[in-house]
Amino acid sequence: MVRKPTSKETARKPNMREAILAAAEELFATNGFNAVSVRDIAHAAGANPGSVTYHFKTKDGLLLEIYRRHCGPMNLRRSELLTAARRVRDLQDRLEAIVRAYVVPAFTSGSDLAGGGARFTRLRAVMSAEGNEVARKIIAQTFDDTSHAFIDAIHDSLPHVPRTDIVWRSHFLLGALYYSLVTPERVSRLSRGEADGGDPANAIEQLVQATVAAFQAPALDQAAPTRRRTVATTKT
Amino acid sequence: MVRKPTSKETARKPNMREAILAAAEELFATNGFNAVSVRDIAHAAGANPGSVTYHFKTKDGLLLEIYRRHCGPMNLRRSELLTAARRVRDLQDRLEAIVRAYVVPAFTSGSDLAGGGARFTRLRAVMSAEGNEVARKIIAQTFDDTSHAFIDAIHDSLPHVPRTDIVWRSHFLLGALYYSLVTPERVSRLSRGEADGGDPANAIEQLVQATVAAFQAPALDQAAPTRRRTVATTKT
DNA sequence: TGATCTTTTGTACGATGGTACAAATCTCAT
DNA sequence: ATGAGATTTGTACCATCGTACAAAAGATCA
Repeated sequence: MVRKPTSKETARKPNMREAILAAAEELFATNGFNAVSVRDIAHAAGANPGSVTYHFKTKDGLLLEIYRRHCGPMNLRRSELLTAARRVRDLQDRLEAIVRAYVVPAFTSGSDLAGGGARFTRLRAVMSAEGNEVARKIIAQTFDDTSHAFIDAIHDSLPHVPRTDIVWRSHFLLGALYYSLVTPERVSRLSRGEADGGDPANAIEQLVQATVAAFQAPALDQAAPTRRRTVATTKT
Repeated sequence: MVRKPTSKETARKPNMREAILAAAEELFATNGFNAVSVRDIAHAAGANPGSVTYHFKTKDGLLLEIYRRHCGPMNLRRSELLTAARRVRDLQDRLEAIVRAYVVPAFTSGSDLAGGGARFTRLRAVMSAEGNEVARKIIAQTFDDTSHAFIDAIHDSLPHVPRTDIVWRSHFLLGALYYSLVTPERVSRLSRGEADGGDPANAIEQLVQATVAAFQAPALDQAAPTRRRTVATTKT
């Protein structure tokens, strides 16, 4: 079933290398970078620890390669979807399409790589929480363009909301997205089994619905036209 | 300035113990649990590594103690604010008050402990991302009651929204809250300096405003009364 | 087949990790 | 001041870490 690639152009037997990448991705995404040892990865991949060094030189190099594999395809997919979304006439529909263009590739496979985009997005969430240096560099130089493109697109469809507010709200979107992937079981638990936090389709719909409404909230300056906030700053 | 406590009731010199707790909190919150060594903590606190073992027995014990110090006060504060919020008559205002009661203690000092609640909340975010076992246990048994109380309160003020949707949206709220504390500089960067992601007051207002709107979004079942979602599922 | 190159294995080294523990030091009621 | 208990220090043990490297095994093609 697994097609042997006749080994010509580059003459590789990609099995082991791919297995290591997949195992590392899974382990890093669930346990963080520092908690996972090269030996753990090798064991999970059915490989020898030395093999990891051979293919990726260092542990950082392994992480770097994981990012390289995913960033391109996911950003490409987002660009395509964003371009399509910007063409939607109705402003309300367009906003939803834009949000969907941002969210969907993060959950579903951004390429034909095994495991889909969800695992990689979860990895990004965990690395960002750990303050991983390798990840921080790659992310800033790879995703900031995309983020700006989305912010601009959203701003176009919500001209009355200041750009600053849109930045905040898209930041919240990414945080919610990350957290949905990091602790999906919390949703199942708090809903007492009525919702499956691990179901991507479910998460996407909920996230899109909630986020669109959040973006459409009135701007902060002109917030609460009748009363201004008074409550809950006081004690009992 | 620092009051020496006459050392009677329990006869301690709390300086070192407190210094270790503070240093650990700071280091864990910024670098994660596994990346920080006991020696790092001791060094940052101006203490000897053995001192950490003496006061907290193990590294896990140290983390446990950090949680113990913060969970109680923060939950208490939230309960007080929630009780007050539930008394608000106007449904819209009540919802905002409830959200504020959830958000504010997470950002500001939940007790008189140094550093305020923001550092501890960031710590929780990082631990949750790392899948830390100690933290997971404590959190589930300490915060789930509070979470349910908030979900119920929100449900009361939004009777037409299914509980499931409210669970999802409060999950998104927590994710957004966490992420705001984990990478505040991203907000500053993406807003090109127009917003200060590190300013708690700013973050709170933005988060409350956006979240209230998200909670008020139509329920998923009856979503999009005119058209249903069609866009952005198609390619270019 | 045998020469050559790629990949995998096995093992080892130096660094660093958490933790234990005895000795030194400090605190304070008597 | 002195003795008892609390705290701090210094050090050492053992496990595990990332990585290096030589040898074994496998693949490729003249």
